[in-house]
Amino acid sequence: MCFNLRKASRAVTQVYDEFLRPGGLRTTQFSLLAMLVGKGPMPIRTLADYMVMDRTTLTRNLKLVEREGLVTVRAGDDRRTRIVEITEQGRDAVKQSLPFWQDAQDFMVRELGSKTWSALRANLGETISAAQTTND
Amino acid sequence: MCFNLRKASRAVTQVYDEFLRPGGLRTTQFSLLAMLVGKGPMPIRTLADYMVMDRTTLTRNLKLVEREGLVTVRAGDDRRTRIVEITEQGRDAVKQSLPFWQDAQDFMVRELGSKTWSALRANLGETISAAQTTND
DNA sequence: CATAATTAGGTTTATATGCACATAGTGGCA
DNA sequence: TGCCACTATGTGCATATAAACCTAATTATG
Repeated sequence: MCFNLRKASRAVTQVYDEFLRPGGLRTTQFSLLAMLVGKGPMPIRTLADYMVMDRTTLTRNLKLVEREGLVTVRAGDDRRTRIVEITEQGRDAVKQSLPFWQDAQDFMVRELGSKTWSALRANLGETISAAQTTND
Repeated sequence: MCFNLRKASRAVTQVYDEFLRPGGLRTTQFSLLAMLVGKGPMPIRTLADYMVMDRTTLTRNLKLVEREGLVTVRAGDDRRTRIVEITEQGRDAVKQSLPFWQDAQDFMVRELGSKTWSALRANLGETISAAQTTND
């Protein structure tokens, strides 16, 4: 299953990256920014948990979008933490890329059928939870 | 969906990597070697297609397992091609890691339930095909 | 047969991923 | 108060991923 999941992930990422290309954001970056738009400013650790992404991976990914001025990172009240916040420029970037993302989404739904689509969506949610039960 | 697929891929890969660790192979490497065991020697391009992996990604991944003596790469009759073949040492590595892989598989099936498991399996297959219709 | 189009592959560059290890701040407890 | 466990983060290393560009061999076409 891990085979198939990774294959599917690569294949679908390629589709989304292709659609997103004119907007200038990679799939990873769009996901990250969209999460920040939805949830507001938060420490790196919290964002990493939301993204189901290794904390250190996120640190690297943040460097790129920070360099582009799409997010800011500042110290939190707890001075161990660093708070990530999306900038106006970041919001614009998401806004610009959103239609391309929608196109990609529409393409995949059209190809898959909305029934398979929602089944997959549900199953992936369960799979993520299942995989994370190791971290107890 | 791309979010969820990538999240699930990361989460599940971590589970498999964790289980495979004592065998000394990464998930990617195990997948690659297992494919070669199943399908026999073939050119890089063909293997990349089977793996739904970019050709250049495969080249890098091959370098690692070639360095470990797990595969050999030689020129084909068509002298543009390079034929990848698993070595005895490679077969041994797969054999050694197989039980760990099975443990990971069992863990995921147990956590997910075999019904969700097979549904997911089927959906992922469809998804891979769907995503690849872009390459027309 | 000569040349154009196609195909297989490598290399460069950039992003993505995560483990092991190190550092610094917080909070509890003797 | 002083120490220790815990938590948040960064860095070094290694692997994974793929687009862009380049070369060489094969195949198609006139």
